[in-house]
Amino acid sequence: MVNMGQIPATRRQSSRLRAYDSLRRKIISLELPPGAALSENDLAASLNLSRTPVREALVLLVGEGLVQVFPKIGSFVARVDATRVADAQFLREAVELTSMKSLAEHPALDAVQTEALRGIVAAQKGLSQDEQEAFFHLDDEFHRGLLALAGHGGTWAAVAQAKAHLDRARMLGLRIVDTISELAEAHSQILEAVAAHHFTKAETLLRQHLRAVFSDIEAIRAASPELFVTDSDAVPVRRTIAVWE
Amino acid sequence: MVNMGQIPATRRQSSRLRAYDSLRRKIISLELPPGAALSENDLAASLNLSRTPVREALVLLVGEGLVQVFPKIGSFVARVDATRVADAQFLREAVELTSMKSLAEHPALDAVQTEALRGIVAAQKGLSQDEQEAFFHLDDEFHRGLLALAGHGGTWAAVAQAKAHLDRARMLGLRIVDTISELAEAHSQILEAVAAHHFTKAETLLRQHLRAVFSDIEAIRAASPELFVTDSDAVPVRRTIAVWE
DNA sequence: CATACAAGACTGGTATGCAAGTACTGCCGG
DNA sequence: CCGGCAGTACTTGCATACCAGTCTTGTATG
Repeated sequence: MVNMGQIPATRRQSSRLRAYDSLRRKIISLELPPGAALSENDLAASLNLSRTPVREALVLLVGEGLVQVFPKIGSFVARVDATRVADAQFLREAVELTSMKSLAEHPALDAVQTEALRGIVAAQKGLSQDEQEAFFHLDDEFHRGLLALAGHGGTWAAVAQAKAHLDRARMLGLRIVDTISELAEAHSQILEAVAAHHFTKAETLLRQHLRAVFSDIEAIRAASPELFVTDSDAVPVRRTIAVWE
Repeated sequence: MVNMGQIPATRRQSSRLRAYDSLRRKIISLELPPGAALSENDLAASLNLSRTPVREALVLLVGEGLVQVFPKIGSFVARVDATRVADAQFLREAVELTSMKSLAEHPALDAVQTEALRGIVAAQKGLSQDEQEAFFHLDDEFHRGLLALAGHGGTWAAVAQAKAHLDRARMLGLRIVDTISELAEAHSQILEAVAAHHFTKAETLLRQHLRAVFSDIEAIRAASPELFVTDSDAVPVRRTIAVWE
């Protein structure tokens, strides 16, 4: 396949990153559902790459628990593990709420960042119910921005990793239980509480917001327990066939 | 180099994991100091592997911020970044303290786990000051066990990642400021407070313990600011030569 | 017809080769 | 003696080839 030489390889982002981003997005959006087989060869072919960068992307995804690899058997999108989801919720809550607490102790709000957050909330309010992808993107931006406002933007990577598992669990519900407008309104209230230096109120609102998201997930699990596993990791999967072309 | 065929490759853990563990250990222990050049070829040769598994290990280490790769230039042990260290401290504190709080709400202590923690503390008390490596290993076990006791063992991976940066910063001081026996004693007190269901006290002690570790780091930074960077990542590094064989 | 077995089409793990780019080094000219 | 320039020895990124397993499937046999 020899480069199919176009753009100088240095300018465009690395193939590994392209593969990683592409795969991660598809996994979180459930475009690649839990249990789906991920053949390195097929992925490489569909991305017009060799196996090497695809493998490296898979290694990263294994690291964050979104993919499982069974040597000589296959690679699979990890099942949604209830334990992992709960741990993710715990971590996220701990970090985001503690960050909000710390804001109360050093209440020096950056005006630019605050205004940027207002912009994000405004954009969210303008979304319709079916623009889930855009909403989730802005949701990330909002929560990342909230951390950054408290000077803890560096923890976003860890939170984002947790959030990925939460989002994936939420997506299992055919439709998000909360409506987008409700979530945007919650964001708005949190932000305005922060801006008004009502940090205790903001913390309470943020806790409610995060818990509401989690209770969505628990509702989904109660309704469709078969979508979740609690042991995971011990059971490979028999690949199913079917699919015409 | 063709396998140099001995053990069936399936039985022993994957080469990638061996490379990852080896590298990570050497980086955290500063056996590979910040800024050290990591040639994929050299590493592969010294581990008796090909570049592939070494590369995959490096990709993982880049993911957790312990290694920086500059394409066509080289790979380097990441400098100790003060910002990242502070973020790591924040995350760790948030998770561990929140976990302790949650223990107070569901105070169902597992007797086996508690006893295991006692064993760890006892082992630590038996160490001499120069057995740092063993101490750090037991330290990991203790904090991981404390999380597990509260049912949040799954968050250990994230905490461990943060802890790696903290430990590396601490190691920069030629000698750990706190003595091992003091740290072991702190562990002991925390554990006994937990065992006695004095969770508020335990939380206070744990906070003091974690903060003490961090203030060690800040003392080191104050004494030797040149060991830290705050911007990082923009500056490649000129590799130095010298070294006979 | 059922079952056992063997061939083949997959899997991921590893080794290696090639391409593109950078940095050091030593020579050559002033 | 000093500066510039070319050569060379590195670097990582990616592609490819090979290996050792596993699972499927088709066939031959009882």
